[in-house]
Amino acid sequence: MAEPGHHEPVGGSAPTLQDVAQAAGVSRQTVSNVLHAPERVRAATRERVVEYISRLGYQPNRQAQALARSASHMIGCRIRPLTPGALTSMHDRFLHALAEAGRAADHHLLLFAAEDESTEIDSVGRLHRGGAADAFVLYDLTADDQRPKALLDMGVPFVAFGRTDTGADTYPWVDVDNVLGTRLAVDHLVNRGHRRIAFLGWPSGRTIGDRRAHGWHQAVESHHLASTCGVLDVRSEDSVQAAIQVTFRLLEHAEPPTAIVTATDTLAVGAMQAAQRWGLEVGRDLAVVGFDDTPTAAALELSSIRQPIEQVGRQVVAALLGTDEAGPGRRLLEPQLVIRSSSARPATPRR
Amino acid sequence: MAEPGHHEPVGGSAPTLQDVAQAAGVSRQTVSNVLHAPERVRAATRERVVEYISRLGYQPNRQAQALARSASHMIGCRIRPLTPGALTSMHDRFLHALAEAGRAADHHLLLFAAEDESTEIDSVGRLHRGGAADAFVLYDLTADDQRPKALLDMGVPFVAFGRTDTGADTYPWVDVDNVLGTRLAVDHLVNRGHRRIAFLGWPSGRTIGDRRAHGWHQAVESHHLASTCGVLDVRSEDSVQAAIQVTFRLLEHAEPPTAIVTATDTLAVGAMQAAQRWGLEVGRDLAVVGFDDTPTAAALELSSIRQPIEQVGRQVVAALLGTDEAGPGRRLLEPQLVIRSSSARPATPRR
DNA sequence: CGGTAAAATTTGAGCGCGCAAATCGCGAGG
DNA sequence: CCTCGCGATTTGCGCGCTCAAATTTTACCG
Repeated sequence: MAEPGHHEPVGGSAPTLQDVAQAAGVSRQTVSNVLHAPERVRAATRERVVEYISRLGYQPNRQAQALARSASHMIGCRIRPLTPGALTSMHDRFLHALAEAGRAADHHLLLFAAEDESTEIDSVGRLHRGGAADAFVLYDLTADDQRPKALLDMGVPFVAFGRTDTGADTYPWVDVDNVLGTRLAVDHLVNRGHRRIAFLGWPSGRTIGDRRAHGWHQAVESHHLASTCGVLDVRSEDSVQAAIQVTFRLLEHAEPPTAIVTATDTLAVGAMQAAQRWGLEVGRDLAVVGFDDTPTAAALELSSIRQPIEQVGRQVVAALLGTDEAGPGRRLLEPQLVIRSSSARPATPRR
Repeated sequence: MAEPGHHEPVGGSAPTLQDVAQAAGVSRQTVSNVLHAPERVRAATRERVVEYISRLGYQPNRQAQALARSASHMIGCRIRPLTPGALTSMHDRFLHALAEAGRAADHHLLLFAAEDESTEIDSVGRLHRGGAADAFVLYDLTADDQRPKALLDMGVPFVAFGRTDTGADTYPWVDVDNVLGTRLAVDHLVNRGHRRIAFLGWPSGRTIGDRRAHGWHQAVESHHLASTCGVLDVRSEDSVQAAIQVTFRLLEHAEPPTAIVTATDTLAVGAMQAAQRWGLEVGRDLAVVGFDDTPTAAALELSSIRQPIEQVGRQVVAALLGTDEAGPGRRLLEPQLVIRSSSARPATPRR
């Protein structure tokens, strides 16, 4: 402005649509059209404008865009404090997946902290009314999660990663097929020759835990192992210490399992620890398969069920933006088994 | 609007300043004043306005505010894909700490994905010029990180968590005293009676790794253990497998260490694994102390140095917002030793 | 009871942009 | 040579808010 002739991308404050327009000798709206509806602009003009856009390093002001079209292009997402004791840090991967998926659609992630569900609901309401985010992502849903209904009532657009036990048909979600997950684990172990395959899970009541338990049940039955495995279903809270104790109970059984499928990597670590103290070598005397494929699993050579988080992220964003080609936005994605040495070898007969 | 008399917080589209003003029978600006400069408004008026604000569930529009005062109240932060092999990248805790700290100052976090440093720099430039974020947070700085200089050149406000080897006096940062960290670990082990304390670190070149190695050196010397420990300094890449191999080399030494201090939990896990395979019991025959206090450390009962991430988050935000009471915004925070059974017992003489 | 300063409140302008309607320019048709 | 039509481009307006300046009200004193 004060220095005609110069046009460095950096220097003063950010150039506006008007600045570019002036420089290119056209009107504001033409520049806007070049950006959003190029076909409306004559080729010659377009090229000239494009030239000045890049020369000035013009970048549309998000806030102004948001205000004008009353859509912030932001996706809100709570970040929760990590639960002490739990291994799973899905957060990382999930948030990254969301950010990545959003980027493709020119959306960014708005992160906010909240103590608990009810503060989260408040924050979401506030952020939404304040126009800070257009839509929200919910995750780590519990069986009777209050959030979906609350957001539905507030009229806030959202998509959940996971789903509640009831009412899941009233809102859009994306989930990983947990039942399939444990089934994959059991199938794999059966393939390796195991016949006594235990399940170490959460106490029932948690949706995810129940589904994972269910998958084990299904698989055991479909392989006609109910008679040998039926009793090998134990539960503990999601901590290493608790899992160790419970695993001991499994091992002192008259007919101990040769393999254990667990509902989380945390539990699997407990199982591995217990086995070692019991004098068993994991991978040789006892196979273990975890769930979630946390970094810890990789570090300890623990086989684990991996959730396709990146895919979840993409689907969630697609559902959020309505880019969703197919269906009602309720998708069940397939997890994958990652085989490591904790379960790679064929079963060796015991006792 | 279509239904005078009703005033539910939900329902139509979000109420504006004007709506509240009209309802309360005052002007736009008075409502604004009630919110931002209450002392300017007569008590009676203020109360009436406040009443209507809450009755209508009014929430200022962030985008409009941002536009008007040309400040988005957003803090930009890249989320990087998690590096495979590494146990945890602190992302979780750090992002949560930032979000939490920002909340107190009415700032939110804007997350964006970027492949590498140079794309990150581009994104930051774009976001900044686009007014999407006022300031940015950099983390995981490498010794010769290009980002600080790049942002400095672009005139983008930022604060780093960590610092480069050179030029760290040209930009604001917050860092954890890594030297102190390993020193704490060594001191603790000396207290437990250890005299041969090895260090298992990264190959030098990485700033953080070097500082952690340095702390071990310092402590070893200050305890006059240089003669016994001098050779017990080994390095490997940050993976469990590599650490196992290197630990074996330590253990086959003529005078093997009774304790190992590592530069990361990942390496510590390797050390623990190696010890077990060597027939040693961690915590009894060999003490191990990790670094970062990842969830894995807790799960495996591994002592570890814990970084005060929450505090870092608060300091970073304070520096970013200029809420910084003291000094030039370059702060070194103290890590803390978390003692678990991998190093709790007194040393037992070996061989 | 007028006059004045201070307090309380309102008005005007504009942040940068997108939408819709208005205007311009130009070649074809009469 | 004037008119019509259509693509290209421009103007007007408002999104919801903040800042600064203008205006009104209130309180106080002689």
